[in-house]
Order: sequence, then structure tokens, then C-alpha cells
Amino acid sequence: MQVAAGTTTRSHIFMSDDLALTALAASSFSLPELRDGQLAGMTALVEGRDVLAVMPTGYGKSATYQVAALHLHNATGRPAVVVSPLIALQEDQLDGLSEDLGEGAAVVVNSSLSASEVEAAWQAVEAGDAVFLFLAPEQLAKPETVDRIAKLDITMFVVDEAHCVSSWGHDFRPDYLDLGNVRERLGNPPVIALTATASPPVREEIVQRLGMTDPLVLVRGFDRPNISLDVVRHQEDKGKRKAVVEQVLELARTEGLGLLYAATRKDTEKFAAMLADGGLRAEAYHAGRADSDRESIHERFLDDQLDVVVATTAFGMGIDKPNVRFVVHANIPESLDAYYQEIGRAGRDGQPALAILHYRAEDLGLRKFFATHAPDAEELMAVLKVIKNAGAPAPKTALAELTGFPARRVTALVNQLEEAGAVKTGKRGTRLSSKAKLTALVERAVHLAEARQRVEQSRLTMMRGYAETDACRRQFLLGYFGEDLPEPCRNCDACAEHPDDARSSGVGNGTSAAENLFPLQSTVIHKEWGPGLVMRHEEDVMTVLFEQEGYKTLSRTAVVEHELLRPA
DNA sequence: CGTACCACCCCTACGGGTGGTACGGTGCGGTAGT
Repeated sequence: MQVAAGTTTRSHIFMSDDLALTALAASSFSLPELRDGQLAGMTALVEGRDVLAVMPTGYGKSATYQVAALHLHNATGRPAVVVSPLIALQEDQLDGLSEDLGEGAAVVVNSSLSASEVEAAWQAVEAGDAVFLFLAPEQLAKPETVDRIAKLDITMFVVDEAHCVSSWGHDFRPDYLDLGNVRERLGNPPVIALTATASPPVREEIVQRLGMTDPLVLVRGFDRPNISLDVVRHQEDKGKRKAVVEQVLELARTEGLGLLYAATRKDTEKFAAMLADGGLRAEAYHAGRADSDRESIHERFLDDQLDVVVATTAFGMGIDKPNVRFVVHANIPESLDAYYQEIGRAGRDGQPALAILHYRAEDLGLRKFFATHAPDAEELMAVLKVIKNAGAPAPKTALAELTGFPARRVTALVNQLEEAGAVKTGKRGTRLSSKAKLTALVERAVHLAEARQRVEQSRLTMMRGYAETDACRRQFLLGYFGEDLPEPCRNCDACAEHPDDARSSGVGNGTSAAENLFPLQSTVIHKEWGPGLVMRHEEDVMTVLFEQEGYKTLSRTAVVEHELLRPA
């Protein structure tokens, strides 16, 4: 298989990495010009440095690792491993790479393939033919898979949609949290983590979970000024539903096509039916629909054959459609990370687009429910006892058998124990790594789980803060992501209401004593709550993100008068 | 935590209120049975 024009492979050894990578991007990926973030990422990877790339879809995150991996494959014949959360996404990537580099440049290993297809994929990688091996984290839960990859001496470990580590790892897909261990067992190849959104704590968690050391953090293209931001507040559920339907009917008529996000499957069906009654081509999309329906809805939407897709959170990852004109939310999402990800699907062509959130305080209840997973001390103890009694490293399959818990539950529990420093997982299995009493270890794990819950709840509180703020919403949003927007945006409902007002979330009011002492993004320490990061200053209050407690707002006057904080 | 839905009540024919309860999102992998 040909992966690159022969001239580039021969000549690049005489060029600097930058030139070689630029040339390779042009010749093999038809990318005549690289953006600065892309080139910086590629160069770092080629030099063996870890990279965290926070860039919107369409910026060219994938090209960053693809060019670097091809460059290294040309030089060494060794492949790169790409962890990707959805099989559909893996297939899209495979198609793209086949187009650029030829059939066979990338292979996948997942449950949709037959045993012989899987074996063929492995052999293509082992023979040095394939440059990329794609798989889901669940595949890496199998020791034999990790062993087989370890022998490949891979050039890099790519984690795509890396926010899944944080948002799915704790319970939904626990194998995400084990990727750091997997990386270690692969001999610590360089890691590149890619995501379109991640607030500072999520970035921190990705870096920590994947065991990244001194990563190059690239944050690019965060502000999307062409998307207007709007919140509509409601008292009654009935009135909200009516307003949502009327608005989407109107937007579809005046603006073009778009997305409507709802919280439950049933609501997507109801809204889709009402919109269809109103004459729109609308479909409900959620995980309960047949795969074939989901595929056809997706395709028809991309092909402009639908006006609106009414969806749960199931719809979106990997969707790159330029002309989405609006994203309406009928319910508040669980966090600003999720919200920004979802509205980021609007206006990719750079033309004006709308993001509208319909907000009712009662809707927070459902999100609280979804975010509540009380830690189970009894189950933690059961697993811990089995590990202790085993006396030797115990593989996950043995733990599942001995405790009677499903394998994924075991993974989640072991993750929690590992976090608490109670156990350590190596190549042969999990073993006890502390001499403390088992009850004390379980207690520590429970405390950590509770701290995580507090942080999750505080993220919801920040989402609520966005919905309820009177100040510039974009400043609020970007501040949450650690970006400073010096002036109000003039493209949100708050700015529209106070057109001549210089009011804003943190500037323009004359800086106060608190702001001088504790500037944005500086690290502070609170007596009770420990270390934190200053996220936001307003007239009366400042918001600090504490590692253990999550987001807290403090009175600026009290902070100064009672010396509540000190610089770290 | 909030809502939808059901059975039931009230007291005489229908509809409105109440109390209990079930339900709510995201996907991998592998297995059972055609």
C-alpha cells in the first residue's frame, strides 16, 4: 500500500520537522496550509511530547495527529492507535483516511466485525501496512488486546472526543477511566487528547486520567461570535412547550434548518410530531430508535432533506454540517460544557446562527437526577475484600465472577478504589496497594465520590448561572472556559437589552480590591475549601472553582474584609 | 426532582381532585435465536 508520494518520504529527512510536516500535509492530505495550532501539535507529537488539543469541529484537530502519525510511520513503519467512542465515528474516519491515503491505510477492530475480519485488521497493522488502528475503549479492557498492541511499539496513543474520559468514564463507560493504565502498559507512548469543548477542570481531568506529562495545551477557535445567544425564561411547562414549537416553526421559515434538543426520548417524539403538524420535515432522534432510522435521519439532515432534527444528547458527535442555522434547547443541559458542544453545531459556515435556551428552573430537577449516582460502600467493600483475599493480582473477569457483579460495574468500582489509592491495576490484574484498614479505604473512596458529586452539581449551578445572568452571556460562557472577552459581545439578549450599557461580567466597572488581589485565572486558597481557580468577577460577587467543592460564588466585599482567600 | 399516568374518590353523572408509583440519557460488547 502506498501511503505517501515517494519524493516526500525521501526528502523529508533533510528538512526541518515543520517543513516536512507541512509538505506531507499538502501532498497526502490536500491541506496546502496548516493552522498554527495544527502545526504546533504535529511538531510536538513528532518530538514525543503529549498534546491536549481543544479545538472546534472543523478546525482540523484530526489532521494534527494524522499528519504526525503518517510522518512517523513513513520513518519507522510503526502505527498509531486511535481511541474513538462511537463505531460510526470510526467508520467515518476510516473512509476519510482511505480517500486521502488509499484503501487499507487505516483499520478498525470492533464488535461489528467477524473474527476473520478482526484478524485481517491486526495483520495489516502488524505487517506495517496500516498507519492507524481505531478502536473503542472497551476493546482495550481485554488484556490480550493490550498485549498485542504493546508489541507494535506504537508511535502515539490518540484519544478522540477526550471529554468522554470525564463525562462518561465515571459510570456510563468506565473503561474510559482505565485508558491511563492502558497507556502505561503500552510503554507510555506520546498521547494526544482531542476535544471540541472542555472547561479548565475537564481539561485537568483529561490530563490527569491519561497520565499526560507536561502536555502542550492548544486551545484554538473557541469564540464563535456568529452564534447569537438567547435565553427565554418560563414559569409553566405548557407555555414553554408552546413557545418552543412556535419558535422552531418560525425559525425554520425565516432562518433555515436547525436542531431542537429535548431532555427525554418521549419529548423528542412529541415535539417532532407537533412540528410535523406545523408543516416541517421533522424527525425525532434518540438512542431508542432503530439503527437504520438513526442512520437515515442523519443522512437526510446532512443532505438538507430535513428542516429540524429533534434529539436527545444522542445526536451530535461527529456531525459537521456547515449550514445549521439554529440550535434550540427545550430543556437546560447538564453543564455549559455540554451546552457549548451542542450549540457549537450551529453556524459552522461562519454565517449568523442562533442558540436559544428555553429555561424553567424546574427542569434542573431532571439534570440533578441524571447526575446523582450515590457511591455504594457495600459494593466497594465486596470488591475490596475479594481483591485482598486473592493475595495476587486479580483480573477483572475473576473479580466479576467472585463478586457476582457485571464486568462494567466491577470496572467502575475498581476505578473508584484506585482513585482512593486502595488498589493498583497492572498487567496481570488488580491488587491491594495500601496497608490501611479496608473500612478506611472504602470511606476514602466514598469521600472522593461525594466530592466528585459536589463538583458535578456545581457545574449544573454554573449552567443555571448562565441561564439566569443579566450580564453578557458570551462573557459568562467564555469565562467558564477560561477565556477572557474584554467587551460585551453585542450578540446576546442581555447585550441587546442594554445597548448603551457598558455592563459586563468582569470589566468596565472599575476593578475592585478583590479583583486586584485575585485576578482572573489566578490560583487562590480558601481556609475550608482548599485551592481554587478564579473564574469570574462581577460587581458584587466573584466565582471561584475549588478542586474539591466545584464552583462557588463569594461576596467580593467579604473576601476582602474577612480575608477569606489568599493567593496560592 | 418533576411529571405522567393510573386508580380511585366523590356521590349519582360527569368531571375534577388526590394519592401512589414508575420513569427519566449517552454505547460498547456479546449472546440468543432465526
